[in-house]
Amino acid sequence: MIEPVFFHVDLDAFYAAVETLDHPEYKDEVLVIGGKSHRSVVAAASYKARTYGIHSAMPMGQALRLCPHLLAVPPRMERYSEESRRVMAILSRFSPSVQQISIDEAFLDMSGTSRLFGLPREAGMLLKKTVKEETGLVISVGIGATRLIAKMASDYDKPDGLCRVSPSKQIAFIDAVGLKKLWGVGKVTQQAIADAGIKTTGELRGWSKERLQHRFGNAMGSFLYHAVRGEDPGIFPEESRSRSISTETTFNTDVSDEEILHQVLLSMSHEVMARALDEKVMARTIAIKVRYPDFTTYTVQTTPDAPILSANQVYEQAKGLLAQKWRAGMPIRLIGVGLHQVYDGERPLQGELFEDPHEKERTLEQVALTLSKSGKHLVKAASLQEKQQG
DNA sequence: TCTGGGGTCCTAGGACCC
DNA sequence: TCTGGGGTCCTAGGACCC
Repeated sequence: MIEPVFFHVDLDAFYAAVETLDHPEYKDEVLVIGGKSHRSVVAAASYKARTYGIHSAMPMGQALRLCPHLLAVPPRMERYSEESRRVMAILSRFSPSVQQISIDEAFLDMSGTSRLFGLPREAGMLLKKTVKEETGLVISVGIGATRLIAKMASDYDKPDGLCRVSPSKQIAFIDAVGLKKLWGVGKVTQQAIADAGIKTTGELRGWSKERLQHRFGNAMGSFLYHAVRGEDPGIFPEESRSRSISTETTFNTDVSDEEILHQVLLSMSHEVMARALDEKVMARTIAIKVRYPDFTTYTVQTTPDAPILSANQVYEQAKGLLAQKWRAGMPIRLIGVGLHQVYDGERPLQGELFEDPHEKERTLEQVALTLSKSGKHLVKAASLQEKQQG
């Protein structure tokens, strides 16, 4: 029986590291990635910035107060994706089973690879060296008998870390990390655990699965039961595939003009539909999201009987959904459009394909998309151009 | 402090069907 | 007529992660 060995690989301060790769002069700066608007937040903080107490998701205004001379650089996602792909390609040389879970993280199933790469720790060192030499990027590697342990191990020793937790030390490791840093347990659940009178992972282990489920809900109870024992709680999907496609924007200043809101919905409808076409998927559900200045947030969705075939169709539905949550004159802080219940395929699952008037729109939009991708000029659907000029 | 954007998964209630 | 139970789908909201 082969002993299971999982690696979790995490790129250290990834966005900041790529920016520094491209701009060596950033090296001595207090670098953060994020927009300049007063409503921006920090998307990623360099380690230097972290020494000032700056972290991701922090409002930029607050970060500036902590360090007035910080350097804020807007994110370049395409560039980060490019470097991410390079690193993932290297990882695939070390394991036939690489499971990417975000732009800067992946699991490797390294079970039974010792003949090729040596013992886990040696393989980890070789992996770090290879990534560093070929990309200039620094990774942290966590090694464990389960994905959960590997993930928490990479977090335990970073940046530039290498941490292996042997199966016999799993429980001790979990207890050392503690409840506050248990992956998958956020603020709300932590409070709920505290409210139950539980202070440590050891105490949590004293609860039966049934009792945990009764107290914290089916899924969370089961998750806690397994997590606290170092077992995989079954939350890392075997194959991650897109189940929704969405875009949203927070306005610099609140918008109450219907024409502008509709224009934004139109352009967002085109964006999400273009991404769906690009990924060769179709969606069944259209959703919008609205946030008011007091931060109350609504989502409304609809699942039409007919298949969703065109951006214009998304737009028409989105307009209708907006009307359910918005009255003329109300200022809006954020608006978004999303496609849900996404499934593989470029054709509807069923339905009267040829009778659908949206089929023609879809074909036209597809042509426009192909043109826009092949040339430097941005080609948009005629209706979109008209509205933007008007 | 005044709160981005892109996702996944879970829960609970209601509609509808048998 | 005052009323079961199971299953599935849809909707809205929320926790959590990077």
